[in-house]
Amino acid sequence: MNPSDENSGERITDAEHAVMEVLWDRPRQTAAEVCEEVCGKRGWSLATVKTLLSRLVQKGAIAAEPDGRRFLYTPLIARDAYVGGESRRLVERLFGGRAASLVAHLAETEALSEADLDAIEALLKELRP
Amino acid sequence: MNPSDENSGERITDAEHAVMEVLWDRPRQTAAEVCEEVCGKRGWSLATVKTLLSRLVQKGAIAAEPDGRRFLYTPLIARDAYVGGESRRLVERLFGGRAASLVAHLAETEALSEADLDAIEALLKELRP
DNA sequence: GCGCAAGGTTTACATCTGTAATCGATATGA
DNA sequence: TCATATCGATTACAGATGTAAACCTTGCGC
Repeated sequence: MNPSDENSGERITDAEHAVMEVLWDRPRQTAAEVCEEVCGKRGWSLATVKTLLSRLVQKGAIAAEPDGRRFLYTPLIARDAYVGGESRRLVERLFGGRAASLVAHLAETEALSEADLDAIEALLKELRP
Repeated sequence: MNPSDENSGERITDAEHAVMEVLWDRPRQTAAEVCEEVCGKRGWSLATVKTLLSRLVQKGAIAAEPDGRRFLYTPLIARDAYVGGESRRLVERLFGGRAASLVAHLAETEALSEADLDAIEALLKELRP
């Protein structure tokens, strides 16, 4: 099991996810720094960010490294692992586990732009020359 | 706006979704019938199903057609609309709205089987001959 | 006619989530 | 040294969710 697989049990909520994104973008930030990133966008107060950080620590999703009298927070789960988990969960729930069905659905509902199709085509060529 | 677009505001929860699946599979079922389908799988009691059906009616997700002294429940939102909404939400949240990124991610993490790739390839051929 | 079964409706209640305010310790500038 | 600004920790609290039990009405079998 590689170190990015610490998805484990605890579920990350929507609000918490916003905080995770900030930390994935730049690890080892203080609560205040994280707040600077998201408080504006989401209309949160510093207190809210602190709560979310605490909960994430409890859930084992991030680590709090002591730095003087405050903490530097860093993700413990990789973004890829999280994204993969969420994606798999969706495919499982809505497409009976068949990822191709998801792609088909996206295509049929025109959720895929021409550029998307280009990208996917390129991907395919790469995967199976 | 076609009749499948009644996603509207009210969010369908996970438990409710299980009920929706039963009704999408076969519309016009009674609470008892729905229970027969899901109570076993999810370890629910009939009471729980009744609650979920009520909440779905309130949310405008299903209709309750009187049939003697009971109701026959039928989805008001199409499965496609729901699935599309959920998919879009995920792509938005995790892939910055770029659906191709999701596909790429699935491919990179080997969430796509050979069969999936075949299917996608076929899809592409169909979409852009 | 009467009690029971079957239906829906109302109420319940523990968790989880979102969003803070408050508290207590502490470093810090005046 | 003392008030104050900072931090994290603790507590709060409303709304959403999962999961039912209790309740009320009514058709049905006896």
